[in-house]
Amino acid sequence: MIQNDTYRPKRRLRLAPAQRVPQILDAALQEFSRRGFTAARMDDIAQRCGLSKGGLYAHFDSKDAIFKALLDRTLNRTDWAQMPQLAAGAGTRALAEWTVDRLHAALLAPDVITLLRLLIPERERVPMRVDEWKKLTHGHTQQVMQVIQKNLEASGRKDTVLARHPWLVLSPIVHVLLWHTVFGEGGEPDPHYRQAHIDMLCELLA
Amino acid sequence: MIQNDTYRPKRRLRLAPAQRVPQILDAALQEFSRRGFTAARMDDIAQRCGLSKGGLYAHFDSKDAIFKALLDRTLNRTDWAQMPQLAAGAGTRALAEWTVDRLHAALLAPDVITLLRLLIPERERVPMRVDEWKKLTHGHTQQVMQVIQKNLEASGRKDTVLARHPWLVLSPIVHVLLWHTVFGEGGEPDPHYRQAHIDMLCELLA
Amino acid sequence: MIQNDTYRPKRRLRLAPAQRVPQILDAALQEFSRRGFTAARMDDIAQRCGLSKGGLYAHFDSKDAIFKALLDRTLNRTDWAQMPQLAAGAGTRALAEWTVDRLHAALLAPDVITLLRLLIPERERVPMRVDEWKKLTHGHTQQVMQVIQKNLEASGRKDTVLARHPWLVLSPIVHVLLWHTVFGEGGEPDPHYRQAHIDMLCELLA
Amino acid sequence: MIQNDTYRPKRRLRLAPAQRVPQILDAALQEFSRRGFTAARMDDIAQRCGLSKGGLYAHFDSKDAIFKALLDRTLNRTDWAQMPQLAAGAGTRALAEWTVDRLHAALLAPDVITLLRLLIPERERVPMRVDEWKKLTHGHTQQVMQVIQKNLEASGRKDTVLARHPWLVLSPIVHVLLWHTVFGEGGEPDPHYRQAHIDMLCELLA
DNA sequence: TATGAATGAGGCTTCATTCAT
DNA sequence: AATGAATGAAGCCTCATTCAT
Repeated sequence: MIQNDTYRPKRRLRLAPAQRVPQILDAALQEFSRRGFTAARMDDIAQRCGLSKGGLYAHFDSKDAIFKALLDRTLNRTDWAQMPQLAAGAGTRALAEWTVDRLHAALLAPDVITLLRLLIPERERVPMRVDEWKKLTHGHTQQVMQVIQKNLEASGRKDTVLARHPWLVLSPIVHVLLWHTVFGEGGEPDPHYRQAHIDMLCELLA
Repeated sequence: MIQNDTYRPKRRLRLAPAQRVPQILDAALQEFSRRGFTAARMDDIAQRCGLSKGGLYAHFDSKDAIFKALLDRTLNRTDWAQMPQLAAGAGTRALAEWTVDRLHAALLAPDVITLLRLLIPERERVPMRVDEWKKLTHGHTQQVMQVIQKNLEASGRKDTVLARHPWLVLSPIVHVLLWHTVFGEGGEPDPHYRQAHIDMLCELLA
Repeated sequence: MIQNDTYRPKRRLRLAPAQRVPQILDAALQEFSRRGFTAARMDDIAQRCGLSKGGLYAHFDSKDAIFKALLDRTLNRTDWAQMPQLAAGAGTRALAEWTVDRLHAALLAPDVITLLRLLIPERERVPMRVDEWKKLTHGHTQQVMQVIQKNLEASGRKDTVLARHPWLVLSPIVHVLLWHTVFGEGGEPDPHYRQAHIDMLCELLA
Repeated sequence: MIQNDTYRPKRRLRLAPAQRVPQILDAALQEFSRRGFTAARMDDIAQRCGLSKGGLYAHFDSKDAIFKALLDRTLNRTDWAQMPQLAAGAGTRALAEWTVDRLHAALLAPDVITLLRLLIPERERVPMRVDEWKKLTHGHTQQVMQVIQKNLEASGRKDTVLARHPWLVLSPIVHVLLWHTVFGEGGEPDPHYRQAHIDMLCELLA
């Protein structure tokens, strides 16, 4: 018997969770970083990954669950830890270039900016994730700073600023990072910021 | 139903707009920076300044109007432009100290951090205000950079990194600013960041 | 002691109720007929008569009180009853012209249209006032119909339609009245509706 | 954000839009004509069609959208245009009866009265819909007037009032329409208004 | 009388979540 | 796994009314 007085929904493409979940997280990342967690709508996330609102709930229990899964995925990216080593005995400029390029890869990745935009307004909601991120980036940049410090010690220059305050090595690129985070891709403080950073390190290492 | 002697009619203090509006903006700033624009509730803003929800609407047409008025007020603070001049003929270290202290006053003020936290998630809603802020801070730090550049030119050192990329002067403090913005007052990359910044400038100016 | 931290309102023109009340009722009539009772705002009524919102409450206890006072005033207009008498022994055409002009004065007055627009949506709120209005207009048009009937009887034509259904005398002008009420002043079914009405009566009286 | 684990919504019938939308419009028509657009509450409309307040928004974007859809539906009723033709060679009285019955069907339908009551207070909000209605009724009555005019021309009576001002044909029934609109079903100016109208037309056509 | 800031109930609308299909 | 109509809590905003001035 045909029941045309009750509702019969359309059926669309059916994907396995392994395919769908990353799509959802991608969509969520964009919506969250664009409008903030609260203002982002499940509808928009769904639409962005070609799903209906209810479809999200086949994979996640709540908006909050998406948010947490998103942080998990982003913070557990293993490739963040992969870093080519510097050839031993490299010169000062080579050291500076290696340093800046490593930092660039680590801190100016689009993901980092997006995550930063996401974490800043929500840092009180998820302080533990902020801590995770702190450790991650810290551990990451720590490697760079250690290479610098070893190099300085090897050349007997324990009294430089960089030796005493190794975080200064990061400052120019963090400066650019904040710029991007606030003002978008449109402009850096200096389009030649890579060269500026390298030059600065050279002067401080010399 | 109220029928005991603990009943106190709601106090209805009437203030002129000139008094009330700043109170509302203060309350809004706190709520907005605590929870973000979207998640902040008119009820909370009202309560924070001792007003009822509807009372806000005697002074502002909408939540959005409050937000914009708030940005206007913060961005039009004249005291941002006030900066003591550096005594002529000061030495390198004095120059560095003056520079760092000026930048600290300008960029590490609580207002700046609060505004930054507010603008990042809302930058797409109020792009013009973001531009205003960009110009403001740019014009502001420009003064510091000019003092540095003049000093370098005066001593014939046109070829330093700072001469070519004066924005590097700001980087350490911007680094700390981002740190505060994300991680709160809890920790800087280095508690002696002022000394680090000064030392760095001394090395680069020497 | 000067209290400049509390609010001190401006003082404006102070009128006696005898002046102010009619102004308020005029303003209310316009707002009510323009937007309906519910949608009309006290603010708009106040502004339309150069008063502040609270000022209305010095004269009326509530919006409803204004509405009722308005109906009272409009329905009690004595001038509605004033009607020049027709010279005895006038011809058919003179009778028709007198009739149409009387009806025009009574039914196409701006007040009537405005009141009609007001009563139609609110007729369930104030059924007694609708009845009053019914009696008023009925009593009013009754006079016209009586003149017609007497004339028909005098000429021995008791069997005409108009003699049996004297309300038909009003129909053309009521037709125009409804037109105005719905479509505004912009257009009648016929710009020569007066002539049409007179001609119709002449034919029916002949 | 709702994070209550004991949340259990009431279960209700799910209907396809094709079923639900007419129900909503029916409910809206009743509420709007009972209380006027502004005073009608979404809650009441929802309840009247067995829906929750928010459920309406799955089908309509706003209260205004419901109002406009309602006008669309009512104004697009095709059966308004359907009219039986008059047998050729009918006598004067037959012509008058046909005319009055057609007009009665067209203008005294409950829908028309309801729509009229609705449009009068909202005519400034939806002037275009008022125009539509004007055209509809005009086109409709135009047919009646044309039949009358042809008949008059056929009998060589081009100089009658009805020939010059055909809208007078409608006047008695418009009179009754306004009466109903204002005073409800309770009473016409004359319970034999159909006979009166027919008689009047006979006299004017004779 | 008059002002207009303030109140608070009430309405419109949004949106995370549910669930029959 | 997916749809989308439906729910209901919660937020924004309106506006009649009050009241300190």
